[in-house]
Amino acid sequence: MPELPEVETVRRGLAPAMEGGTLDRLTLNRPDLRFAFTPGLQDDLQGRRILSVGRRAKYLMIDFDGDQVLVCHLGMSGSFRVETAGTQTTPGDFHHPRGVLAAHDHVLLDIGHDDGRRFRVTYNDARRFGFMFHGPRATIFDNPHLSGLGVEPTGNSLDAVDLARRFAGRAAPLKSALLDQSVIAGLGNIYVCEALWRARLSPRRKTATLVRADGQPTRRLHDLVDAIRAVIAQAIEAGGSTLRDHRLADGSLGYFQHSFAVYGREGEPCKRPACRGTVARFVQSGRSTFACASCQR
DNA sequence: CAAGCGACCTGACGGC
DNA sequence: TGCCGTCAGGTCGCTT
Repeated sequence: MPELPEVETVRRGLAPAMEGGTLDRLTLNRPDLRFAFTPGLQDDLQGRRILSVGRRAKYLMIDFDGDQVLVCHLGMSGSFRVETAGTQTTPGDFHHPRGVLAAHDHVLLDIGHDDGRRFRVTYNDARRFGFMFHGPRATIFDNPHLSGLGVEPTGNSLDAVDLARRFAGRAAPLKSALLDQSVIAGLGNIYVCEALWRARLSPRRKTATLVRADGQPTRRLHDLVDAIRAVIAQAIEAGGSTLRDHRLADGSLGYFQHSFAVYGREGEPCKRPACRGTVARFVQSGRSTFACASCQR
């Protein structure tokens, strides 16, 4: 499910159950997800207090006392759910090691708070494209998964002048450049399609055409930056997008999928006022692109 | 180096 | 009903 707005929504769902609590028990139901869990994961984190649940791009970053960080990526199908002690109908509550597990429940975090509240946070991931690793706070950003990430597409982090420098000389189509996590970190297939539609830019346009000869951003690159910021902000506001059966950590649904202008709308009319175009679907570097051939140039 | 593509893995869905 | 092909929100690693 997860591009940046979905991960941010998950973060907000997990924070109330996790922050301030102690990780009483960490259960790994298999030795790996996409990659093997880092050695010492349980020993290093069990018994520690959770200070905060943060996010960098599509990565959740859970800070523990003792300067440890647990980093989680949800891949394509990863999700977290939160259960409260005492709400399970299965005999023995969630203290049954196996009793309440669903298929593909791979990681369990049992969390206790000083006031007696207890939660189980469960990571479920059918395809296991997700992964987790942990390490000391001081060096966690040296990890190759994090060290190469570009700017967040939110607020003032994303800057047209910086982007122009990164786009200069690139022959690849815009779609590819925007999916490149080392340039902008957090966009994925949906929000790239949506941002390009908002900016009236073709996903096939050569990236470097948004940079002037003097290296400064064109007017259209400024438009693109505005479109990216806006679509990401609105998606976060809406609680992300809920596709298929994905649920938020609290079991509720995101709503942004109802605001898609092009994603998943092949053959339907373009939503731009006065545009007579139809949304087309085509494949770029192996992934579906949705765009209006009439108004996106 | 940039760019493109297969691989990883399971489940849902449509067509026959 | 069952089988088969296609598709899915991501990222890595290999080849040009």
